[in-house]
Amino acid sequence: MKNGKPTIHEIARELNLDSSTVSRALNNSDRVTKKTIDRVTRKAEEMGYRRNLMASNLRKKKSNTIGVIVPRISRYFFSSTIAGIDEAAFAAGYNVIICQSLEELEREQGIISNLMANQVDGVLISVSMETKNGRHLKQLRDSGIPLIFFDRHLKELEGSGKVLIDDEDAAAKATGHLIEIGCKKIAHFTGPSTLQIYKSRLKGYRSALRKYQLPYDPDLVVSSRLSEKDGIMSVKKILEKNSEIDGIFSANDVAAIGAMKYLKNIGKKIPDDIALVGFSNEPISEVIEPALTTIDQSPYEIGKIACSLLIEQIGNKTSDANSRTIILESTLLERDSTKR
Amino acid sequence: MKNGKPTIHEIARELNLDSSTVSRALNNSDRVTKKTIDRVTRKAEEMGYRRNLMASNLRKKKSNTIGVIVPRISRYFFSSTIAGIDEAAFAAGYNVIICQSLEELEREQGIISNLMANQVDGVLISVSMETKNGRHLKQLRDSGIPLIFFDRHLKELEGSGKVLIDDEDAAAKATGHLIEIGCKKIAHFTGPSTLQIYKSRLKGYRSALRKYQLPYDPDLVVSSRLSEKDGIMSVKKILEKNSEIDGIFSANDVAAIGAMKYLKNIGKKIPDDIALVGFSNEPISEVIEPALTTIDQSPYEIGKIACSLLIEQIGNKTSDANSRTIILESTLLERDSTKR
DNA sequence: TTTTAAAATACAATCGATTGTATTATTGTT
DNA sequence: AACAATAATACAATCGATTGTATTTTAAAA
Repeated sequence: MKNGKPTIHEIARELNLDSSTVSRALNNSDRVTKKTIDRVTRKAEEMGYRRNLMASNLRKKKSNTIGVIVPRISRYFFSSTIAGIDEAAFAAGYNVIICQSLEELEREQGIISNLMANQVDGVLISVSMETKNGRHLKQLRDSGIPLIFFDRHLKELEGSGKVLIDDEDAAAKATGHLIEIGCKKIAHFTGPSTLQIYKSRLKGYRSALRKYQLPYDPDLVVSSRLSEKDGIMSVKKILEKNSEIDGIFSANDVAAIGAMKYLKNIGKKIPDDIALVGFSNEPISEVIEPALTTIDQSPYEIGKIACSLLIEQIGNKTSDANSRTIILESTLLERDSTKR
Repeated sequence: MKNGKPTIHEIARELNLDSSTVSRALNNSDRVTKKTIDRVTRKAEEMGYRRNLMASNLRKKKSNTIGVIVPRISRYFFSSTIAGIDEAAFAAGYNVIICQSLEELEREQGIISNLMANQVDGVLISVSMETKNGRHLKQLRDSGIPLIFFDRHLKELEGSGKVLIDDEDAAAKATGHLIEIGCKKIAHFTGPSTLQIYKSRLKGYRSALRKYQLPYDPDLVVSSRLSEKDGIMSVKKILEKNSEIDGIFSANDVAAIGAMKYLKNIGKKIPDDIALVGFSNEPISEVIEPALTTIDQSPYEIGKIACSLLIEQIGNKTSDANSRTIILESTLLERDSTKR
């Protein structure tokens, strides 16, 4: 009362009840009469009572909170995923703590450590570009906290659920599309090979070449962290030795857009001289001229499903379905950067 | 031990110490010898001990967490603000819970309620478009939780810190710029007048007209929620009666871009027929053609400063500086949509 | 009306860490 | 060596809610 923050004990005193009864009443337990439930809820309302979740969670050994780790919220793909996660979590009564690794392993480790201290009930992660081995993630799982990957996952971490798209297939679609519009010499921008998604996209690129009987030339594949600057650097590097390329498939939109800007600057015509395909469907891809052909991953769905899967797993710890991998559909969005 | 989650009591037992000593040791209290601190930390490490923040926070009556409420994380302005908030919070050892109101008052109220139950130490908010009176926010403050607004604030809620830009001045700069490049009849897209920022931007628009002795015509001001679709609707609506407008100042980029797309579609030349200025510097504004002139608000800074201010306020509750308003600089970025 | 079963409520321990107070151990002083 | 002064550690209560068990109250049955 002194603090302006009434507890169940204050309510109990006011009503001449025991705090345990008040607690049960507030939780609609059937061990309490309707009448007392009414009295208690009314009084609680009147006193402006709010359950102290810290106390409640401590006792219940459950935080009702899930942690989400993404490289960077300002990436549209991730913020959309988060929107989906939020939706599913909200509906199930969970809180969400959102954290950014900023592509740094050290930060990611710190975050994991912090989430553990906060006793989160589960974690959703799309790993940073620096994440190689999953030591910190194993530690998390070992302490009994369910973990689900979405998009950027680690192959070695088995026994964790994953929500992905078929990157290899999507990449093959993208590359195949370039070939079908007539490209003969297609470059590929890839990311750190520690991340499965980039390995898969490269694999898809290669399998499309194979399918259409085009040669695979390692010099046409440039690895980077796929920032806009990296896109510029990559295309520069390729043009030095292979000025006759006529298509680029980039493993993300941002790098593709960097390349596009550079190519426009040096007077190349897109798509006629060089056609371009990105990956992820960032909103600027639709707006840039020419609009960038890309792969849409339905991030909102990914988030929603990943979160539901996690919540399911939090429910039945014993479940053997914990290592389930869900593959979602992706779509090739054909836009002007490949319209010949 | 049984649970794989050692507590200070387990450590104490192992070392024949009292849990209070262990607690103090882990907190580097000077009431404990260096030697025991060493012994304890070593043992804690060995046993894989992690402090249970729920218990700790419950006892300390402090969650070390701040809540952040934004309309939508996927807006670049907000995700950048969050990045700034994150930075400041991380440095000060605070956790951040990020919540989206999705522009709905009801959700905003629910979030506030939830944050209170979670005993957050403070809240940063940029209110939804539906937020009119600040009943739920007052309730928060009344329960002693410091509240700071950034960007979208409520004028009526005095006694809360605010971190803003000078919207009126920025709007006047934007409108003045249109006039200086020769626009004579300038439309304005505004948002809900419940939000101070939109009132201020409208005010700035009017003051620029006055300064350059142009008439103010209420028919040229359209209010909406400033989505991309709203931008299209707004420009359509204006053109019906006032087909001779030669400039538009939109209170955000998204609506400006909607208008731009529509205008390009119907064959209007930008900036020659109609010049356009937006507000917020969303990334697509730079990429669209013609690139959109806009106001940059340095969102990262806003977030960082707002968070620092909040943390300061959490520190000295007694402070009289609680109603401080900080105004940050904004910049007009002149781009092709106003380059005649 | 008494007895008994069932319903409603009270008691008390607990979650894990923190902290004011009390006790024991150590050091230095004369 | 005895004593005070201080350092180091132990004891015990506490934060607020939950929950298993015990007790009381109520309702139903005999």
